[in-house]
Parts: sequence; structure tokens; C-alpha cells
Amino acid sequence: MVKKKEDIKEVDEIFDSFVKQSIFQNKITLQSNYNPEDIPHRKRQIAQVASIIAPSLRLERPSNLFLYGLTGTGKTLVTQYVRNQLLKKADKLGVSLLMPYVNCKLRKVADTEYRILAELIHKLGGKVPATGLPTDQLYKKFIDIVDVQKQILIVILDEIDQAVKRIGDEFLYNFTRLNTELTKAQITVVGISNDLKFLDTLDPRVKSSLSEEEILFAPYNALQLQDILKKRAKEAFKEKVVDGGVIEKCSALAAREHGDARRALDLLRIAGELVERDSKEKISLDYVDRAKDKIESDKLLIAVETQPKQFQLAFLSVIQLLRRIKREKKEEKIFTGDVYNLYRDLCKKTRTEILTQRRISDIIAEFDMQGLINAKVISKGRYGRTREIRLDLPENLVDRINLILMDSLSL
DNA sequence: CGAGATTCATGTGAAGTATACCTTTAGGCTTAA
DNA sequence: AAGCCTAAAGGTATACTTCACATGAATCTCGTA
Repeated sequence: MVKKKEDIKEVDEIFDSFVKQSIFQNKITLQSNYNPEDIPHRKRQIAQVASIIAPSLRLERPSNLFLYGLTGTGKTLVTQYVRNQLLKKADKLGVSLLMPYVNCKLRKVADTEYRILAELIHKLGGKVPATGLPTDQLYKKFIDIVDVQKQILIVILDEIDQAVKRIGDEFLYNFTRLNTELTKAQITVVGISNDLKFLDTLDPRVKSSLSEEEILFAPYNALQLQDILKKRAKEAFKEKVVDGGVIEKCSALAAREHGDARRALDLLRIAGELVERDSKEKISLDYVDRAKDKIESDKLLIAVETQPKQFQLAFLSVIQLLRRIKREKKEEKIFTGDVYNLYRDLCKKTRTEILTQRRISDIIAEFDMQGLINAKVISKGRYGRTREIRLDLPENLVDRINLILMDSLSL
């Protein structure tokens, strides 16, 4: 039924092929955490961000800043770039300037008010327990750390929309008001959001103070993406490794996905990695296609694997139900009740504690938020009201997930 | 035939509970003078 | 007597449960044309 994805080579052979010939010269330049010296097509934004936060060099508090644009449009990159430059400059001038960066999306790290604050304190060299303290005590601690001398603190909150979606915008209010508590230091908040409509969902007070300045990052078009890729590919690969059209194809694919540069780079890198694994010497077009599939499935597999046990059980229920239904060629929709029933059975089989339907309902909603499934609350009229759950994934991927979950839950 | 009432299955909000972890405090023990 | 360790007390955040009410269109009911 399920095909083996990769031939099993002798370990020795695998190592050999890696040592012998690498098509990569400097792979780092294609990785998403790489900060290039030069960011094409973002000159204007860099200048804007820089000029807005520049007053910090004179120990004046810059305006709060809000950056928004779809994923892979360079928001984080630009911010990091300006951040590094500014820190360098501040260092040279002997100005006391702190710019902690927190990604608010990371589950279990910075997805509640408490944890964001804890992470921030941690970045500033303080220590706080993971739990046990009242949140306002964390604020106190934060102030203690920051307010030791005249200095500017620029807090960068990435993926801020995720945090607000989860815990509301109150913490932003607290944050922007922090300045009134400070005597020596001053705080500026830089918010980064992937959600274009995010600002409108905020409380007006928060909105006006957070977006004293705002900058929109428009998607890259295919040509701009090509530019970016070419520049990076030149450093990443050895000469004459990339077939004609490959870069164009990566760009086109990514441009279709709202101009996501990260996506384009990933495509190219993964394609390269696949080529290398096959001990080939050139990246040809079909490797781009394979890379595309791999990226999509990898992302999902990781998301599923890192899910807590109860979540995995719930997800497995969803998957198995949908597979079953698909086999009977019925409509590919299921409802909360169905999921819960199967979930209960699975719990019994695995001797796991059974959570209430209330909770499972929330978990399903969370899957939807994470984009693992497609759930919509509908009313079936006389037959009640429920979530209609769908999953649009290729069948072989669903099978793989199924196996992985069965395995990790030892079913 | 159509407007309004009914109904179902679950969504959703609020409040309560269990658990894990934190700090503080006080008592008891050790140690060194 | 001072210093250190430990256990108990008191507190919080988080994940989950319990309770109670909200939803909203398919279906039913019943008055009217």
C-alpha cells in the first residue's frame, strides 16, 4: 500500500557521497535564518524603519512602529537587519540601547502574556520561573531590569497577531503604558504581523498607540523573487549546478503563493538537498516539483509530530474518519460528534484519559487555527449545529500521518 | 402557502478544579567560635 | 549564635471540567388565502 519513499543505502555510502561531491558551496545563504548583507527590493522599507527608530541613538524614544505584510515579504529580515546595524552603531557611540526580539508564535515559549514577558526578561539577562509568579510581579521585575539607567528599549514582537488572537490585546495595552512606570529608561514597541487586517481587530486605544508609525510590506513579484534567488544561489551553489529555468520556476511558484520569498528560498534549497541525496550533479526542473511536495509534507508532519498526546489522538480521529469516509466515496466532511466518538474509542485503546467534548471542541478549533484542518461552524438546521471538518491533503500524506500517529501512540 | 415556533447537536462563555511549580517563612539541625 | 536545609503554607498559571445558556437553519405547525 504505502510506498517506501527512499531507498535504503548503506550508511557508509551515504556519507561518502556527501563528502565526495557537494553541489553546495555555502548552503547557509539559502536557510531562512540567514541575514544577508544586502536585501534587494526593500531599500525603502529599510530606510523607513531606520529613520523611525534612529532617534534612539540620541536617547530619545522613537515612535512605536507597526510592520505588516504577508509571510515572506521581508518584515523580519528588514527588522533584524536594521536592528543589527543600529546595535552596532549604538555600541560605537556608547549609547545604551536594548532591542530584544521575541517571536510570539512559538508555542510553550511566548504564547501568553506571562510567557512573552518571561521570554523578554530572559532575553535581557534576567531569570524568571516558568510558572508560579503573578503576572504583575513579572512586570515589576521587567521594570527593575530595564529602569536601571537612562536607556532606550526597543521591544520587537514578531507574529504579534498570533499572540493577540490567542490571548487578546490587553497585554499590548499594558505594554504601551509601561512608559509611565519608567523613570530613566523608555520603551518603544515594534510589532510585526502577517495579518493585514490585524490592526482593525485591536482596541482603538491600543491601535492608536501601537501604530504611531506603520509600514506595509507588499508581496514580491516573480521578477523580484528571481533577483533575490539569483543573488543567493550564486553564493550557495557551486558554478553550473543550477539548470536554466529552475530559479524562474521557484520564483513563479512562490509568487503564486502571495510572493513569499522564504518559500522561494526553501524550494531552491530543498531541491538542492534532494539532488545531493540522489548524488546527482545538477538541479533540474523536476527537482523543484519534488521540493514543493516535500516542503508541504514536512511542514505538516512536524506540526503533527510535535502535538501533545491528546491533540494527536484527536487529530488521528479526524484523519481516520476522513479516510474511512473517503473510501465509501461519500462527502468528505465530518462533524465534532463523530470525532469525539472515535476519539473516545482511541483513548480506551491506548488507556489514555478521556477529555470532555468541550475540550475536544476547543482542540479542533485550535487545529483549524494552526491550519492543519479546515473547520467551519455550520448549522444543520433541525439536525443541530456543529463544526464541519475537512482536510485537503493528498492521500499519501494522510496515510503517512496516520502511520506516524499510530506509531507514536503505539496503536 | 408562508410566517412563526420548535428542535437538535453542539458552540461558547464563565466559573470552578487539579496540578505543577514558585516564594516565603519558620523550625530544626549543623557548625564554628 | 549564625548559617543552612527542609517542610509547610500560601500563591499563581495553565489545562481541563462543569454548568448553563446561545445559535441558527431545517422542519413542523397552524392560520389564512
